[in-house]
Amino acid sequence: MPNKPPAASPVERTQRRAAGSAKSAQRIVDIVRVSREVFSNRGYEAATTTEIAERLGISEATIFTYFSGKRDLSVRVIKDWYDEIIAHIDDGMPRRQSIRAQFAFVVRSHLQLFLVQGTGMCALVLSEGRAKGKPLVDQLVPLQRRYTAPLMDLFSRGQASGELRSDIPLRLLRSMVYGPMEHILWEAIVAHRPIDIDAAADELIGVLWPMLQAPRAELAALRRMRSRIVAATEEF
Amino acid sequence: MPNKPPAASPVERTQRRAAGSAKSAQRIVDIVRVSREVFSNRGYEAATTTEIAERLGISEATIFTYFSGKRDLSVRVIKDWYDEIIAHIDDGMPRRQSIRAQFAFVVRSHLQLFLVQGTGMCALVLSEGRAKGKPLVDQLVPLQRRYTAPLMDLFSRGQASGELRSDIPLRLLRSMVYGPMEHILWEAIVAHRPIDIDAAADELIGVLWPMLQAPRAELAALRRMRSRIVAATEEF
Amino acid sequence: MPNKPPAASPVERTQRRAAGSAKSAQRIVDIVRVSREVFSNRGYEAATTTEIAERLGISEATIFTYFSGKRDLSVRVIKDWYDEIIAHIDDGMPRRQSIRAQFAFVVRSHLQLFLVQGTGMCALVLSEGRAKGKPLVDQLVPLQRRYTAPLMDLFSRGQASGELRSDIPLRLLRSMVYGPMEHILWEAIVAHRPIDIDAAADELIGVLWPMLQAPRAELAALRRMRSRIVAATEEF
Amino acid sequence: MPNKPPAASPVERTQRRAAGSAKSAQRIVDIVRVSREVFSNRGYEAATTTEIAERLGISEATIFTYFSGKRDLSVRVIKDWYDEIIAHIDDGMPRRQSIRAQFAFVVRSHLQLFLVQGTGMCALVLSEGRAKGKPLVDQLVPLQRRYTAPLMDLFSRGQASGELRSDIPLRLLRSMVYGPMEHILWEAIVAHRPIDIDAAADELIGVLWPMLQAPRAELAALRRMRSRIVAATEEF
DNA sequence: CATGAATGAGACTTCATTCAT
DNA sequence: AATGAATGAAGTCTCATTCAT
Repeated sequence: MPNKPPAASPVERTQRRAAGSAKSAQRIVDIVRVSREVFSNRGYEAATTTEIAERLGISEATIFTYFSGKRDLSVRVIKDWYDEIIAHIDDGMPRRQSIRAQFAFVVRSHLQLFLVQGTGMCALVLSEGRAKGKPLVDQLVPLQRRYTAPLMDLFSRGQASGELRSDIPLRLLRSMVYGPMEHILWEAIVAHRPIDIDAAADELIGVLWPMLQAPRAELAALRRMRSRIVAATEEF
Repeated sequence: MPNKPPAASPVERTQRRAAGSAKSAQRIVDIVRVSREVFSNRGYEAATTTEIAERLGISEATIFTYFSGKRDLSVRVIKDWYDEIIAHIDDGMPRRQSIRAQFAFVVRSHLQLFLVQGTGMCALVLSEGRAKGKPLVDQLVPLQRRYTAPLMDLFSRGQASGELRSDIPLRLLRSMVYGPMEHILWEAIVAHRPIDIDAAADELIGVLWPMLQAPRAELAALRRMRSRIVAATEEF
Repeated sequence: MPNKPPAASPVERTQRRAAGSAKSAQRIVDIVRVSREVFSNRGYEAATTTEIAERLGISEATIFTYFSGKRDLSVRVIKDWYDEIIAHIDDGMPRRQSIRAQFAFVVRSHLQLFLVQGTGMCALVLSEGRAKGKPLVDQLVPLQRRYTAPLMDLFSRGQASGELRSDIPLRLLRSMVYGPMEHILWEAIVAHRPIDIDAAADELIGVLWPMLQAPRAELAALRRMRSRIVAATEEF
Repeated sequence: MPNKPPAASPVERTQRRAAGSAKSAQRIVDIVRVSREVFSNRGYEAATTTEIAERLGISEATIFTYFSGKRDLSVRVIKDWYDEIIAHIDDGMPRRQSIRAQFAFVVRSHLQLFLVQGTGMCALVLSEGRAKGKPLVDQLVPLQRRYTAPLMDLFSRGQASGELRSDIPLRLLRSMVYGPMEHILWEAIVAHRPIDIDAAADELIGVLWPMLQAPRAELAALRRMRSRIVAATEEF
């Protein structure tokens, strides 16, 4: 089930004092929740521990009791966010249904999850990617990978079964799927225009799906021929 | 040609004193040039007026003689950057050639321009889009629109002429083109992997173009092409 | 012998609750022992109750159950240290032997004790001597006096018996003995140069002893010594 | 002449902005002067930039305009202090007079200079010697060496000319001279007892000078004999 | 026009200490 | 007796911005 408290999953190593009790766990959850809001509204640099503490009605010092610094806190926020959306995809994926249905589920979920949180989290991840020392990236890349894994697996299986075309590398497929989604979300956010997620998802799938399918024979052959000729003419 | 002084085009509105002399104009150009470097290397928050001044070998105070603040300066940097890439597209667009050729030019240009400047400018724009008082967005959206205008016009004409399918709204087309490009660029940046722009462009166009064409039109076009080639080969 | 639990000697005045049980006494001993390490490694200000608690594997709060504050704790550390070295001198002083032998013992002991503990404790004492409310000094001076007492007594008796010159005040003698020792130790510490304590002690005594003797007395003593040795060698 | 502004001597490298004008130079002098007071009253850790700024009636930020941090400031304070006392010795040394007169001058100067500033500066140097990264020591040791150089040169020449005994290494001589002086000063400080510098100097010289002179022949021979015999007896 | 100088405001972080349990 | 949890107070340092010259 989605939205189960993700704070419980990884053992706390970053905080200063061990957190065994329920009270501690709740504190951590609260801090992470509020921090997510602040980080995603303001961005890493502009977010302040002062604001986080104020919103929680606690002392700033308390935050540093549980997290060893602002950077540490932001890492935790990002991790939890990823954990949530990964869990959501994992739990809801209709594995028994068709590839198209599963694909549609991922698209719809992505749009939903990212629209709810705004682009704030994207921007946070984005800005953290350029942190001075790059241990951040090392922690982020696996998460990113885990997140896109279900869809990539799906595509992989589809290609193996012949249902999906194999002449496009998975890497490009990923960009062709996630790229437009992010673009659509970004436009919706900056324009303050509410978005009909189901409609947008359908529309998007309507465009993407034909692209993913194995093309019919003649079309495929013609396309291959064209590519070869273009290549040949470019040799001069 | 790109790199013509973009400072000349828009009237200076942000600076406090009118800049009549050539010397002043040069100062502004220098400040903006260096600021672009710093902002795109460090991001908005981490960039400092100190560094900008140091790189220029001038006093920090001088910057404030020409710009009313850091925010103001960053707006100018963004605007000039947009002016540059818009000019680049405008100047180089092969208007006499086929729609496909024009489309390919835009894709290649985008990848080039954004990769050269790093994602720094993207991130800057992104972070500025979130500034508290958000008059920024109001200034940014038109720029974005002007930037994508040439491609949108192209698509528009293609749809009118029947060369491109009309069952996809332009808005979605834009996301389908710019979204994947940004995703590809982003991946290249975070992975520190150098990217073969021409190859990436060809690959992307290879996937996108068929999608853009009218379903019937593609088949028809390919058949026409084959016929012409066969005819051509028979001329020997 | 040194290292007998010094906690037993002075009555606990600083702690909040009387420490009657053996368990409590052990706690105090442990805290003081670890605190000495931390204080002498880090200095008063840089030492933290956090580190002391961590090294002991107890809660910080527990420390405050036994000591009313950091300052209080440091005072106790200093006192116990003095108690130890005073006991060491007291126990080992070869009272039956010559004044010179006793003098040599004190010198050697001082060099040993202070080198082993590093300059950490010296620096601690030094820094505490400067605390704002300066009741510290009042507690330190008597300790210092007790520590140097054995040597001062020795000198006193030596002057009375005519073995040591009487034209130098005791106060100056003390500076002439402890001053060079501290200087030597300090040099060894900052240069990270290991020091041969016995060699250094002999060297120092070799210079100091003639200075201490009555000018006539030294010559007389040396002549007597030669006579006795000559006599002794003739017994064969 | 002593007490000439030492701030002028080394080129400023540590501060952020170049300091060419007289105003800047004065600021730096003021900050260093007040910082010396605060550092020597409180010690490095307990001294605060807040107090320094308050005493000067300026903003804390101003301090950081001229010095890149607290550590940097303390280094400067120490350096200037050394420069002052080195200059004092250098300028006043009665090079035409007897070795004894020169020796007396150094002793008197040392007592004077260190008493004026209290033990604060000694303690500061002492505590800085244990700074985490040890670039501090690297800067301090040469200063220390420069400071003791005049006296060491003097001793060296005295030994060469036969006026001073040569059987004591210079290193030990240094400890025998500076050690007692520091001890005397320290006692005077902690006891809040005013000290008659000239009397103390005369007393000290009276004890030290005979020790430094070449001993008369018989005494020397007897001492040597004694040393050899002691060594021989210890071989068992 | 340019800038040297100064700073207010605020950031993150540390740590000794308290208190209910 | 012991401690988990919380925090007030303070510390160092940064930086955009102002202003007299």
